Amino acid sequence: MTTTPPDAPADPSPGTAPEPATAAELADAMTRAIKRIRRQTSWQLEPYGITPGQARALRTLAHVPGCESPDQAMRLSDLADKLHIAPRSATTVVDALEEAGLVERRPDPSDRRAVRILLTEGGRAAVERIGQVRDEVAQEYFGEVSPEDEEVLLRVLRAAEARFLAAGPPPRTAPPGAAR
Amino acid sequence: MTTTPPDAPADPSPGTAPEPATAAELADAMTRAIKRIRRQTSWQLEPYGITPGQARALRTLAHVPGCESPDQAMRLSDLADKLHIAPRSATTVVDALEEAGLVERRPDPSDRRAVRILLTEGGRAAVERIGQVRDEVAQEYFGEVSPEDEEVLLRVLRAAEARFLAAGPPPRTAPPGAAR
DNA sequence: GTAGATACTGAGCTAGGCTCAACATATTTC
DNA sequence: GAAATATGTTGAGCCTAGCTCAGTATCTAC
Repeated sequence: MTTTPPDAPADPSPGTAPEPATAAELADAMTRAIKRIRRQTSWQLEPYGITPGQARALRTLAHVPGCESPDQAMRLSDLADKLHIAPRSATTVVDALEEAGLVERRPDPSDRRAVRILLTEGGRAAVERIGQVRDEVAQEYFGEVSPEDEEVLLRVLRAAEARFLAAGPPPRTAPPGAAR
Repeated sequence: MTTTPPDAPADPSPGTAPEPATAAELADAMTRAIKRIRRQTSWQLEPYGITPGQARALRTLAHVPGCESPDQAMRLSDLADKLHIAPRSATTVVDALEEAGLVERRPDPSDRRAVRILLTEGGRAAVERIGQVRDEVAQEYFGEVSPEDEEVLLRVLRAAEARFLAAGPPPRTAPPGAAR
């Protein structure tokens, strides 16, 4: 079933793109894979009381080198940026994490308006667990992939990512003639 | 960082996973890619008044061969299944689609409890647009990928998918000793 | 030292999920 | 064939994770 050539639905753009269907198929396949991995990860973390949103936030916080010092840890607004959510929404996420004892708010010593989000001991343990679960689940899903193939995948994804990032801010081009 | 082999406290699966980090990196990279593609697609479809949820539903409905005949089109509960949402939630989605004139509810001729969801003319056009946008966006993101690499990606993703599907219902294994 | 910018948060809203219960219709059982 | 049970859909009401807007405290620039 792996090699089934799906019925390509009437290529709409003859000369411009050589094989647009394939890219879309790729996106579809990845979407399904990621959806399953996420679902599974979420299940595995549920017993620990960690929601997907909290996991994202914790991972993001832990990504910063000095995430335990009030001088270098992320500010709330940095976290919001990284998570692509509004600062106000980050407040809520941090509220929950603080409630659960996974992070701690500390006033920024150099700017008393700002607040730094420090990982607590428990927070670090949670990040550890999250990492383990992610590894396990991803390993389970992609485990049979050969190292060579894995290398290709990573290379391609990184290249696409680099291209995307180099393209600057997302264009958000609305197609002409589209009425709401 | 992700590649750091953290002091895994009591690795539950000693010999099975040689390089778990790579699989997780793969999942991470795909997650980012998919997130960007989805965001972009969503922007492109916004001017048409098509929400991501509606796009998903329309694509799912269109996937069925007889999606325009009251005998073969999906039932509401089938749609809910495919979308992994509760039947009640599918009702709401279909309400919106019907409101927008993209689908039509028809009583199932062979079971008067059930309702079949038919694509209207406008619905088919919307599916067409969605497909185009998906193609464009995916093409834009993965456009520079060589055909050989693309082949590898698709092969690997399909293989993982087949393995996953063959594994039957998701295990949903809760780690032992975890209290909520 | 005053004017404007910036960092966070309270209040209140929305979208998209959910459950539970009600209702109409099918199906099975006696 | 009547009764009991199962199934498909929907109304009512809730929850979560986002949002905006406005308010307060602080910082920066002039």
